[in-house]
Amino acid sequence: MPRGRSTDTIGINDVARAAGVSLMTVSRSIRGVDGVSDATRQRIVRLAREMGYFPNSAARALAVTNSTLIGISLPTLLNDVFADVLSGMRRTLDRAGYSSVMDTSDYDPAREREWAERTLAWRPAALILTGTTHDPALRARLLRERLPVLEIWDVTDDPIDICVGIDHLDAGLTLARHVAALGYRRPAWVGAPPGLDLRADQRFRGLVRAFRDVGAREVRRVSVTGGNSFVAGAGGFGQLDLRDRPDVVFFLTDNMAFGGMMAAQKAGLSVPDDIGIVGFNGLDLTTVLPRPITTIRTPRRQIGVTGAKTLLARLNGLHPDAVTRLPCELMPGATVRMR
Amino acid sequence: MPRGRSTDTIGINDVARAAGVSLMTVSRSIRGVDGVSDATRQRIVRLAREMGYFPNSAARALAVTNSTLIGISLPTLLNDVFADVLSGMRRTLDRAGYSSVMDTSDYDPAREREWAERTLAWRPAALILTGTTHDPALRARLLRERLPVLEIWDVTDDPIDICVGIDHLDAGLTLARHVAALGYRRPAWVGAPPGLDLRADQRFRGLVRAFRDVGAREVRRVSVTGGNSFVAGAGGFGQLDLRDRPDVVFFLTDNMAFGGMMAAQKAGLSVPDDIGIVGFNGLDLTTVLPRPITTIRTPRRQIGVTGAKTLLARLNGLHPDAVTRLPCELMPGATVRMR
DNA sequence: TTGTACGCGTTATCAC
DNA sequence: GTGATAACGCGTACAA
Repeated sequence: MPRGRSTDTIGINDVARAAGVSLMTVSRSIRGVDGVSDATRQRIVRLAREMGYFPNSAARALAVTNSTLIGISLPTLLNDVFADVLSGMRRTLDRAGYSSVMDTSDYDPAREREWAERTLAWRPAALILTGTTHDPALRARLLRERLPVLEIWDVTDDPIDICVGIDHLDAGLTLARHVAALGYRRPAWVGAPPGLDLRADQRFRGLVRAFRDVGAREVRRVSVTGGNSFVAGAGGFGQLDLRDRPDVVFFLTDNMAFGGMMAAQKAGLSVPDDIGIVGFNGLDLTTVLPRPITTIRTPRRQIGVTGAKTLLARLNGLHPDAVTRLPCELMPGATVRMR
Repeated sequence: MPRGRSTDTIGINDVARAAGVSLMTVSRSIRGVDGVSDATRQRIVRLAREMGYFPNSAARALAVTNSTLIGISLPTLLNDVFADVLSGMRRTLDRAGYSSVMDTSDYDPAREREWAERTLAWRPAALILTGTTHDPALRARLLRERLPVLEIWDVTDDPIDICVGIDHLDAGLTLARHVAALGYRRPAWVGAPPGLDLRADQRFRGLVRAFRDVGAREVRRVSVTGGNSFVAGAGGFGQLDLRDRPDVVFFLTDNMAFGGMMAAQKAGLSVPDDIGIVGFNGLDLTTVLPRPITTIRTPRRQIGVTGAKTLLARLNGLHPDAVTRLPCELMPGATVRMR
């Protein structure tokens, strides 16, 4: 393809020529910065619109060596959790003029790294990652480049840059203590396999501690992977050894807990008389159930909003708190009871 | 900020200097194109890695006047539908080397247009929009620029460029005919207000026709907006005039249908004996229920994958079908029965 | 208030 | 096989 003078897209130069002014006058007019008389500005803005001129962000980014792109990596959007986080974030970033380059990693650090590398090639203004554990090479690079980085959902005392999330160990602990205090002593857990969802592993740890503290039986753990969470919950319940007589089952999420509860009832067990069911996240689903699921509400949308705001502050040269730990709210529900 | 020779990020020039070759040799080496001896290529690639050189996509996009960015606009991610579509799409585009600039419009054409304008400034390789109805100015611009555009979820004989989706009117018709054939004659519908979700409006139209064809009573319509779909479904059911004695209620989605079913049971109605419940989409949720919801399965993931593949073909200069209409599958369920 | 010169980091082209 | 040069579209710095 020959390198002809100009393609079909018209640039700032064309507008300048047509208006009989210099390129810079057009640039200033369009951007709305000082240095142009109101008269010429109006004339030029109108002309630009008529000619169908649209600024080229890539060229601008190159010229000012910074962009209005923000990379966002989420593990999945197939449950309400990260969709909530994302919608809170996007709204806030959008209003500040940022576009989002997004992907989901499926909890795979390698995919996260590959996405990050591709995204970093666009010299984004910042990166938003989920969790606080990442591919070591990626982490090192981000540290070295001093790129503004927001880590969400989890918190750590040693973030790459800033983080906004909840204390998952504490959340697991709080939820499990509530249940343990009701007298349950034969707990089971249905969730992701160890090492996949690191936040879930933290919560599991809290659960183990809470039940150990009351001298309960060791927590049985069942792992399920992928697929729809309702189905996974039902399938996970099916994998439990019922002869083992668990008296309460904790699930990775409310959706899974619901699926598990359905499976329990299908197996002839009544909830909570025969077995207790506990979820996680406090999704709205549970509010429409005749028997609300015992769970703990995570501030998902707030994580998104607060995270975005904190990041924006950071981008504006301020020095926001590096670590923001948001509270969760226990929701007792009716799928467990005094034993 | 002074315009010093070079900032901290190192560019292709630095590598060239360090390697004692010209910039073009580095460029060719990195890109893996012909014109460099294997020896120097290897030397340079290694050196570049050591020096921490990373290509700048903005500069490349500027030079070649085309990018590897694809814009994706979805109405929402707060239900499984578009999350499914997206995951199918992303995976396919990702493998082809494209990054996604994403946003959700909340069914607002103005927001879609604003997002599109901002995204177009990055000179994306293509745009993916949901539905076939958009802001007229946006549509005109896309037509004029001849940008590859994929419209998903809905189909039309007159797409901007190419479209992959389902026939919503037909889906509504099929589902409603199935229900009407069972003897139901007092239908109601709980969904979005007219004019908001245009695809839903099409389905409603199919429903109206199916029931008119059997001489049933006019379909009662209840509108709910925003919020969680489970809650909206329950709330929508609550708005029905029960003295009006509807015998079957269609919902916008399966999630809403579930919420509605819960509300029905809370109101003392048994499903399907007192009232029938019908959903839409065939989400996995319904498979774990003791009584699967009568619904119609939409090929969400396939829309994403097929759409992405079609778009890629288009980007590769091929001429794929402009319109791809994917089939839906009726799922009879057990929330309606012979009357 | 307006214009000129240069650089941002990369690739296409053509000459060597 | 390798290099010099001119774009790509725009913004900064400084002169007029």
